[in-house]
Amino acid sequence: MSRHENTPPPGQSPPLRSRRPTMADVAAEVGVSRALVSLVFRGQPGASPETRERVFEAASRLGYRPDMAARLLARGRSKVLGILFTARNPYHVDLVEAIYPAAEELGYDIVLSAAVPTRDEHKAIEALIGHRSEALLLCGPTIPDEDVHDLGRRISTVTVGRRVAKAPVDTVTTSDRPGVREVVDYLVDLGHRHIAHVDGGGRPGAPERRRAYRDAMRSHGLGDNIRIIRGNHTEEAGSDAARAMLADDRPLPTAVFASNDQCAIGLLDVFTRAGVSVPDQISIVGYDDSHIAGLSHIDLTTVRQDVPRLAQLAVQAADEQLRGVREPGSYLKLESKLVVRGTSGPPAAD
Amino acid sequence: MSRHENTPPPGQSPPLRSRRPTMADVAAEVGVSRALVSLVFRGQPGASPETRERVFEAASRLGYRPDMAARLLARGRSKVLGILFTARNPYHVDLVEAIYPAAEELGYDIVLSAAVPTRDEHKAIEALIGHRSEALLLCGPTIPDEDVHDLGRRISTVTVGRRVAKAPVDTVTTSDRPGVREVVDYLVDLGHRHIAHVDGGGRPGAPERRRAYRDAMRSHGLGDNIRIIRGNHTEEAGSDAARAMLADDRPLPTAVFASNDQCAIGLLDVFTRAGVSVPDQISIVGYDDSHIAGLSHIDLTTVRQDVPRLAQLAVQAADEQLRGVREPGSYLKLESKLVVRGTSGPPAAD
DNA sequence: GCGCGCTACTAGCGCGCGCTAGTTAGGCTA
DNA sequence: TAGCCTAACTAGCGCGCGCTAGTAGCGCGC
Repeated sequence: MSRHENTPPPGQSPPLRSRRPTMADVAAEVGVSRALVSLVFRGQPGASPETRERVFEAASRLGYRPDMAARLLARGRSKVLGILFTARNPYHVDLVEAIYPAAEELGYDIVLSAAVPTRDEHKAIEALIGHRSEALLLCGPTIPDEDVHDLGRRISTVTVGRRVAKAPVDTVTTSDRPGVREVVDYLVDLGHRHIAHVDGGGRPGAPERRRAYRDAMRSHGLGDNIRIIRGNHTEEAGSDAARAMLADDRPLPTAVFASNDQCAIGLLDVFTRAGVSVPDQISIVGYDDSHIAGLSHIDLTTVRQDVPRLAQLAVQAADEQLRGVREPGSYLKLESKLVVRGTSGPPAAD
Repeated sequence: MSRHENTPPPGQSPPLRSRRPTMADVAAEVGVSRALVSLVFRGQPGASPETRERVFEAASRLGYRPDMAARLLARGRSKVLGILFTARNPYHVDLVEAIYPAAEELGYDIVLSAAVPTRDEHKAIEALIGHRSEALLLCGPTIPDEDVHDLGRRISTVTVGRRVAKAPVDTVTTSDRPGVREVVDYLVDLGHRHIAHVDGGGRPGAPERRRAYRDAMRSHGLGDNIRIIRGNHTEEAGSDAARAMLADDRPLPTAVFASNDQCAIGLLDVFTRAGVSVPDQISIVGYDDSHIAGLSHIDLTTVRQDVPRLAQLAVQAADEQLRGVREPGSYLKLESKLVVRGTSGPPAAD
């Protein structure tokens, strides 16, 4: 009983910003050992139902919360997944939203780290590792291939939407080829023959989409109409590309396929302002179906990736690496689906 | 020297996914005590320049990273700020981007926790506390007033954009009254007399903006034209409001002021689709100037909040609470600025 | 009487680090 | 030579928890 001395008086409300209560405080309050409180909070067998009840009651009375830092330190497996994402990228945000429930299902905790203009991906990744992440989930990382390689050697890693050949990391992504193929088929079916592509430079997924575009055009016998404008996965890149096309001597294409939604929105804007009506004079198709594309004022025809499934597979891959059931290096591709909205239609009759 | 035994051989590259190296490993590698390595990594005086050099060299050779969990546990102050934000809200994302550099400046580390559909704010907040956050920064929290109250009693808390009277928390926000006043003045100057407001229900800032709208209208002698449509801070709410106005017997207002940007975008969409041209037949003004408003295809006239400054003040307020220089309860309001873009103009002459 | 198994609990080490209170070596003064 | 000071370093406790190896108590059968 003597160790009751240093606990706060059993007042009604949790003490005001006092020292954070610990397991020992709860144990003393109930009159049991700390180990038993630990059992109760971990849901392990070995405590009687009445004791469990009393422990929970005392804990909530004292305002006790398990301390993650101590917990992570003490337990062998931290069961923490570190997520790297780009705050500005709405598609990444969608992914983060989907990763939470997927991780919870497998018993993982999540630590987020945002890459922002003042804080590059390297820094964000270091922070994740510092927080004891057991595995990293990288949403469309843009660090060089060799860095992904090194990272995979150091820690279990899963990349989403970015494939690095032979790196010891798992990859889940949406299969670009069929998605792009579907876009081109759809546009050709509508009657388009002059379909340009604004690519994403070296961004994750961009080279694959560029190649797929080329091949799809050729397979329709439109190899001579292939037109690729160098771009990026940003709105600015889309605007720039649109301006370049307007300034070009050649006639405008009747359709433009952008490497992602943000780029497509840039295109959309400049064309609309220049009096080129979408989709009457030019059709625009994006890629990702980020929630921004669905905004009805934008209403972009785009390629949907199955984000919840991507998230689930990514978490699962991380879990498999951690459990050691296989070597890293798996490469999962999901099917995508064309979502036709308002920015595409048949070409103007001329 | 005998403790060299259990360290990995001094190979060239960091060992492959081996046990995470600790300070003890680095110390053994260099041949000094662990305490000295600790000094070096904390940048404290007490180590010779040559030793520092050797420590850093050995650390990078072994691939050592300080372990945040252990560090947080051991040091008195964790120096961690927990940030709650809503992933879907572009304005929150802007805030998060700005908080990183502000926190770094004052030596704080950041832990993010996103509220998403499957994970409400309470859960997200518990996670932050569990991760040893010393203080919480809540971006536009929507939990009930009394919960904010209780939270403030338990832990240093700063709310951004949400004021809870008499709660023991600091608040930084943008002064709604002058911003709204500026909007109404601007629209009245353009010649508008029928200016409606789609409010944000009980969302952070919404009641203030609603009141300010009423007052501004009255002060222009337009009290009889006050028209408030119940809304929310979502696109759907904006769409719904627009549809309601179109279905209404009364004539359309010539201008609508929405409680935030997302809501404004919903309005924009439905009106445009219904053939009501913006801004020729109806002007639309938003609030926040989130990066989405600046997307040139949307090009929304809106009220800009000084996000970097808000972030800086929020971090500063948290720091002051933690240092105990004053009691919590401060209320800082920043000036806002009307940003005129393409969705507003003079009313149609009739 | 004894051993057995079972439930409900406890003692105490260790996770990786911060930090206080030291100790040691070397240079300086008197 | 003794005495003192400082720079450079070390020993070791404690942060809050997980977890292994226990122990105490009890009912049971032989």
